[in-house]
Amino acid sequence: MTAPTDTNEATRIPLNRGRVLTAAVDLADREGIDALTMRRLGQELGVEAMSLYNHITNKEDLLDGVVEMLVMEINDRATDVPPVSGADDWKRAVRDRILIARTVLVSHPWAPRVIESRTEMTPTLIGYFDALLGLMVHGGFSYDLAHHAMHALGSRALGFTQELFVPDDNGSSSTMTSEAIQQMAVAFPNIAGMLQVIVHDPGEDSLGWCDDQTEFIFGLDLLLNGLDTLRKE
Amino acid sequence: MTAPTDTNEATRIPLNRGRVLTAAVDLADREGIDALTMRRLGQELGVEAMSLYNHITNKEDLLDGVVEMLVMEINDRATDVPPVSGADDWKRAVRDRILIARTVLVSHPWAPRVIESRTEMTPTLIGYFDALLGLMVHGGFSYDLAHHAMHALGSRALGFTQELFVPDDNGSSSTMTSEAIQQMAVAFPNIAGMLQVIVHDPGEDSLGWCDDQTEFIFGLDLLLNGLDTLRKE
DNA sequence: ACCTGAACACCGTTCAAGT
DNA sequence: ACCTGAACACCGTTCAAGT
Repeated sequence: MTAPTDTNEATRIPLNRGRVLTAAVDLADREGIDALTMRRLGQELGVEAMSLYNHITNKEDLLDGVVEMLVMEINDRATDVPPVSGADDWKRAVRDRILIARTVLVSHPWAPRVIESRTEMTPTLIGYFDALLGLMVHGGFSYDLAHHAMHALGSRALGFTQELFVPDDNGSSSTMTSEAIQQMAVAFPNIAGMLQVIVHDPGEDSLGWCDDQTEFIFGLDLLLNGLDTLRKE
Repeated sequence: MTAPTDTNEATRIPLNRGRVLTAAVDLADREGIDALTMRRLGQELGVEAMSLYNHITNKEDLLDGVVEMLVMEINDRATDVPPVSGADDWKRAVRDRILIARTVLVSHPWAPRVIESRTEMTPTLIGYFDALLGLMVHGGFSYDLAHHAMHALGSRALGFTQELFVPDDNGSSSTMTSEAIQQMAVAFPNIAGMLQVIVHDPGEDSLGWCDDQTEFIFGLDLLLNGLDTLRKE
């Protein structure tokens, strides 16, 4: 495929785990997670699929490594968060860290599904959670409350929530006939009423993730405020 | 496979969508979601995989139908919830409904992953959410707050949270050498401290889902209490 | 109308063979 | 030490053919 002057030392950079993982993230970003197959990834690196097994043990390991890459990116950026000042500042710091995680995940839309399919923790990931826990404990949480808090946050601690069925787009009036709307108003009066209010909302800048961002922050603050109250009891 | 006296009218019950979906749920319950392939499901029904396409359009449709079955079960059981008495009773009613959904989902451990892979709402599912919304609106929520509330609850509204990495089991001292624990205490002091407290907890009945149940309810109440406060503002 | 058999275009992964 | 080619055991799905 390369020029005929290609001697196999100059152009062929030896493969290694890092290059494989970077290529995997790039491929998923460009063509979606379904395109991330062993054969396609090999092709991306100018190599047969089977060669990849010299650098990763199997596809599960590949996905573990891909998640590792993302969390490393999160941890890198988390150093920008201003340090805590006083015990009452835990909430701001936790919030900042989580929103940083979110900016990384939002730029890799396939990440939530991959993360949720993982079963093993990696040291990088444990480090992320340890930092979050540290902020809480330092802010006056008992270990027990901090433990509950991590479970309550769930995937939100990593900056994402799995949206079920993208329900809003589905009921948007543009895709429904007026009969369908009428029928729906009878069968599902509450959702119908809600949609009328929501659709006519002023904040029409719901391009892409802006809308989700609002909902994410609403839910996050609801939880953090509740935890702050429990902390003081 | 059947007795030689088998004439094809007595023993062969004609296939239909309902029987296919029931068999799919049973198969997933018995052997896990990975066993739910078209070929395996056909085998379960004494038929070639290709015959299934006469009753479902493709595998996506099969999974849509499977979710439909589960939500129908939830909606059936939800009729047991005592009716609301007074505006302040919304929380109890929403909580009851969600915990009913949870009992159904817990008996189908593969359900969360399937539900999260769906993109389309079904009427049955819309009905479930409509009932939940109705309780909130009747309890004094604005449509806007009710909308936020549904997003904040997320998959919790359907009775499940996706546990990330099952982190507790991973760090349990039984699977770690004392050196590993020591190393971990240095690198991740907060998690190490937490694990010491959590592991020695009295409530040792964390067999299966009991522990998750506690965490689920903690998070659920945190959200519901927060929403109750916002409702009154 | 419903079911079958063969085939297609994919997967992840193995293994012996090359260099 | 790293890469390749062929093969294996799977997928979901199509299509023409049977009854």
